[in-house]
Amino acid sequence: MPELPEIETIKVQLAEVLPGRIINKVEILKAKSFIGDKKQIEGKKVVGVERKAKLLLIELDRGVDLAIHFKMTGQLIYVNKDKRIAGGHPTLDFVGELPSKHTRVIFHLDQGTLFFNDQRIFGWIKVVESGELKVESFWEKLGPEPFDLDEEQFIKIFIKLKQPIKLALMDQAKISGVGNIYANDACWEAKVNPRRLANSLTRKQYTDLYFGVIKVLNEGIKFGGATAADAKYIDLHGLGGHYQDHFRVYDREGEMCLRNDDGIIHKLSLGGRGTYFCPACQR
DNA sequence: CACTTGACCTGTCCGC
DNA sequence: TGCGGACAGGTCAAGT
Repeated sequence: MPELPEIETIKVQLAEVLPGRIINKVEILKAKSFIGDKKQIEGKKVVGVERKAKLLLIELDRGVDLAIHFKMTGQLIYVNKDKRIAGGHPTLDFVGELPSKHTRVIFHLDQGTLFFNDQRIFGWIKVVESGELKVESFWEKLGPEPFDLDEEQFIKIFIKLKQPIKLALMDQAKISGVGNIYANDACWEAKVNPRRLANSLTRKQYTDLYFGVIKVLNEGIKFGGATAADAKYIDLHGLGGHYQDHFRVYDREGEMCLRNDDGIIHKLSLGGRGTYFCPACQR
């Protein structure tokens, strides 16, 4: 499901609700979804919530954190009947019964309940010692987010890569946070054909791509992420985002290009991922 | 080393 | 109606 804007949306919502909460009990319904010993986190208090790219970090007191990756279909949903907590309103009208058949882990808090749902079971929640992530594989291997780069640094990354630009944008080791939706839309913003090799863009295309990536990510954040028709992405309160109403090319095969009356959005496969572009204006 | 392909899972949709 | 295959917002490991 989620790329940087979706995780950022959930991170902001978690930060309103979780700090100060105590994890009384952890219920693991699918062993594969939870890595580590739940006893290490039971009884501990949430002190903060952080995000790097698509990875979420829930910081607990006494030296332990929870790292969460949503992969394609992960969801975090917070339910609390006690409305004294900000944002803690129940949202069962939107998400249906909880736990659902896709609920993999349940965090019983001192106030409210946090559900981790994940249809495809690719996602994971991992107990880590504080600071461990930063020297450990996944976090360490993440490249900088687009927001952390200036234009020159951005160009320097791509000008030496020989793979299609869209795949390079999605390589988390090179640059982190961009997934399939925003990579497609960023290429459209820059009028770049997603198949063009990353080292072959014009100076102007690199510049346009840099600003295009930042533009679509910021718009994704502004609209609370993208919830396509299958509604796999929902926020902490079970609500969908609205970036899908602003898709440039993603999921728009056969539709008219937004800036070119002669352009029809085409779809092809790149690296096994659905790739959308306007042949008329993306060169 | 850089790049490509298949695997990991469940569920849905589409063509025959 | 049933069945098979393709596909879905993401990484990983193993191949070339």
